[in-house]
Amino acid sequence: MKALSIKDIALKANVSITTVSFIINGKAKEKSISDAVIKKVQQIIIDSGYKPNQIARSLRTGNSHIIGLIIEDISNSFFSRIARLIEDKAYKKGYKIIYSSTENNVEKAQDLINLFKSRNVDAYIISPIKGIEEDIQLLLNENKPVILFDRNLPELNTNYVGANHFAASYQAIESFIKQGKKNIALVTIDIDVQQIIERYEGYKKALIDYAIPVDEELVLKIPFNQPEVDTIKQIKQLFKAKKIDAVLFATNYLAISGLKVLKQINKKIDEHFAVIGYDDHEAFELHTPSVSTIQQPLEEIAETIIKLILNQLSSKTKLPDQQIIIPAKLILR
Amino acid sequence: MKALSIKDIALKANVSITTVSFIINGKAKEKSISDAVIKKVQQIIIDSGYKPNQIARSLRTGNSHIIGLIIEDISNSFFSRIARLIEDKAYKKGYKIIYSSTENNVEKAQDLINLFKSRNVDAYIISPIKGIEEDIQLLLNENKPVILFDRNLPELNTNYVGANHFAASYQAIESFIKQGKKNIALVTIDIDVQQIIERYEGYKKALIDYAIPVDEELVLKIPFNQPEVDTIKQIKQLFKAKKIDAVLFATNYLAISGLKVLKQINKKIDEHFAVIGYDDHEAFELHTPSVSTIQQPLEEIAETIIKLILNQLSSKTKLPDQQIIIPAKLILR
DNA sequence: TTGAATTACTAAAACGTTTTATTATATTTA
DNA sequence: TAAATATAATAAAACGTTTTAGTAATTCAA
Repeated sequence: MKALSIKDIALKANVSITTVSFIINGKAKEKSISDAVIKKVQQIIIDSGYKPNQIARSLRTGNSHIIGLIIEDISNSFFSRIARLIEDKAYKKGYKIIYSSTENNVEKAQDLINLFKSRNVDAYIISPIKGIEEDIQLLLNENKPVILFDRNLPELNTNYVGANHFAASYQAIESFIKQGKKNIALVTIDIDVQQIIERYEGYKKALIDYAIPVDEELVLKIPFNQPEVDTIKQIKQLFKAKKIDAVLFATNYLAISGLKVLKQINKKIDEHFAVIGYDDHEAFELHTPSVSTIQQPLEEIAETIIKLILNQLSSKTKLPDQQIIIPAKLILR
Repeated sequence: MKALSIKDIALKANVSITTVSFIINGKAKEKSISDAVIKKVQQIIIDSGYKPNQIARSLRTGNSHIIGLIIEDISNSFFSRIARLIEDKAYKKGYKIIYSSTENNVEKAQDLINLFKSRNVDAYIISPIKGIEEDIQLLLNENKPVILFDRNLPELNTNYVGANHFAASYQAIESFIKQGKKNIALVTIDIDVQQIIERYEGYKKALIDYAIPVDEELVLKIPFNQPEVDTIKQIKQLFKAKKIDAVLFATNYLAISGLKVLKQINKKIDEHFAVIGYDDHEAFELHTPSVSTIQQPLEEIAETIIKLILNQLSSKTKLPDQQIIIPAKLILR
């Protein structure tokens, strides 16, 4: 059973394909199609359940009413929550979202951009990685709206929405210091993306500002995509080797691994040992005791991204690029 | 800057479009194109960075090398993990996945099916809801492979992959009973999908088999999509109103809400009060004490789904439908 | 030496739309 | 009443591919 085409509808209604197309696209009035014909065709469309073939439409028009979302890893709750919010908001405006994960793999990211490009997506939302600058530049050359989020690629002239990781990280360390902590560790990852670097810079700056010596041995850089058991080993190692009274984790999954270590070595979070996580996670609030964290305002980020995209899509001229930095919040629990 | 088309390549190589197409699609030998021409054209393609337009390709061939994944809610870690696994495995076989959430909304689910259909996806992986039987039947009529997962729609003749929720739930309750529990509650949701009903049936059957009276007041059915504050209120209410010594939560997010209640009312999980969750969640293991749960073998489910799909896609004839039930595991912590 | 088979390649149709240009008729204007 | 305009509709091109049904030249078989 093949799907109906506009041809079938035209045949049934005894009018031309053109007429049907005008009616489908709401151009009937403008193209002075008579009310009688409009009604007849619409009724036939409803009765037959005809749905235009979007592929053909896309081939002809070059657009798709689809926004492509490229993220690091959909199974990370930060990304899956953002994805869900973006999806909701876009859907209400008549846009569909398709998303896929890069796993921080340059090749896969490029593949995805090409996939989306060859599917005529109207706009791109990308949490980028180093190495895909050229591919994104190609999109910009074709005048496709691109919003980077979570991480910026400063060499590209495009839109960016992200949290102020430097300030958030600074604030977290500052709060440790004000609690009297002196041996403050940072557990982060070893990928070279701006938002991760910022977290490190904030950490360092706070220590320097408060005249606490920076000990690089207190900074643990976990290889990205390493199996969790190894991460746990490394963190355990750090906790054993160094005298530490506070630790900031640079991502939520690192914090989760860290909490597992604490449980295994039976170390408590208390007045002698403080922990702050990054990107909220249900386990943080539920933990005994609850774990403080740096919270990115997901709703606001998603909202801002969609607003930027829709503005660009509805504007005939290229709008000026915007770099929107949204403050992250330190949630002390 | 417009993208290159096959026409441009043909022009550059001074051959016909047909020849280029044959070469791109690896049919050059079969169609007896000379090695010299093949080399020349391939070189031009590489040098120019030409990428075939998938939309046009799709319009012509009717397929897309894309598999559509329709799930309840991408921000639920059960689904986002499954999505990630499916994505990985499909990617290795040259298929891309596009996914979207239904939010248990019939209309949105239908929209998504139509979206995917009009995008010529080659196959569908759906965690379905009541009310979209007809839409799925239409896909089956068009001979598109459809794999239902997580929940079945028994009236449809198609493939299904899911865990044995009845047995898992039975087992959980049985373990409560063997610990001597008598007042066993079930916190579940009020949606009418098979996998949720099974969890309830397993609960009831275990009680009956062990001659424990079934008290419907110990079964709390939370409205789906209700704000979490209300859920927490309802659970708190249940815990206050009834004498309970064990509780099974039918989903991971209900368990999370339940754990929050326990924290709020300062009730401990101990020998007097046992909890089992559903679908693992990082917070369960990290919780003090760790929370037992019913674990679905995500990897195996994803693997099975992809295997079924690929089999169907590579087979010319329609393969017999398969209903694969994979045991879920009770993890006692 | 001729007809058949093989080799090397291509023209054109088809996929299902949108849109431009055009036609034919009816109505308005001067 | 003739010219201009408005109304109502359509034919055909275009989007970028794949694929069918060729053609022409060469090689092979008997």
